[in-house]
Amino acid sequence: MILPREFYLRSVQVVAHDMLGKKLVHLVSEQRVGGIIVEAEAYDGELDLACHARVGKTERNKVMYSQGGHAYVYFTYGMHWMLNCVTGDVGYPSAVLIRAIVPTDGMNFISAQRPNIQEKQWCNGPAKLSKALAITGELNGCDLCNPDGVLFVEDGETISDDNVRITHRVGVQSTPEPWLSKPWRFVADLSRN
DNA sequence: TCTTCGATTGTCT
DNA sequence: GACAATCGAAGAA
Repeated sequence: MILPREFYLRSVQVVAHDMLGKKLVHLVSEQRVGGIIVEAEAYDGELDLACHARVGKTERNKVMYSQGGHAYVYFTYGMHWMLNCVTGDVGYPSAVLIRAIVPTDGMNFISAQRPNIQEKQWCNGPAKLSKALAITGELNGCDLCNPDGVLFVEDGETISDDNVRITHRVGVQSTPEPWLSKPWRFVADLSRN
């Protein structure tokens, strides 16, 4: 049920694409909280000028250099946590940014995390889903393949390619070409399944 | 509906 | 000292 290590030991673009339809789960006090992944972006190595690893290995991004299947959780804009899944082998910094999920488990918990907000807006952004699932820096570096872990990704439904939209990455303002236009963002349209 | 802007702090130069 | 893989409120139209 939990995705095996091999799933992550492939090129980051393939992993980002295949991540759609899978189920992200965070165990909070033994309660399952999570949902179906519907949007992901690939960040590929030190040459990718949109990737944190463009400046080489630092204290902040060192988890990206670990083996695929680990969680890279970082803090930005003074208030937001972002969840990534590290891909590839040890030493190659690449990761998939989880940008959106459709909540399926722990709806009560999620609604409590996102008070006064419409259900559709609960998890449709990288910082939003981290807030909704109570994902913070404490989870940075944890192993997503550990069956006894609290954060993991389970196999889910397969999304047909007809229902996958591929675009350039968003939120990376000042990234120069050709990196700005790389088609490394994958969005699933579940309504057409 | 669309656009602008403030929040708020860790990290890197 | 600048700025960030964002969000959501507020104001304009």
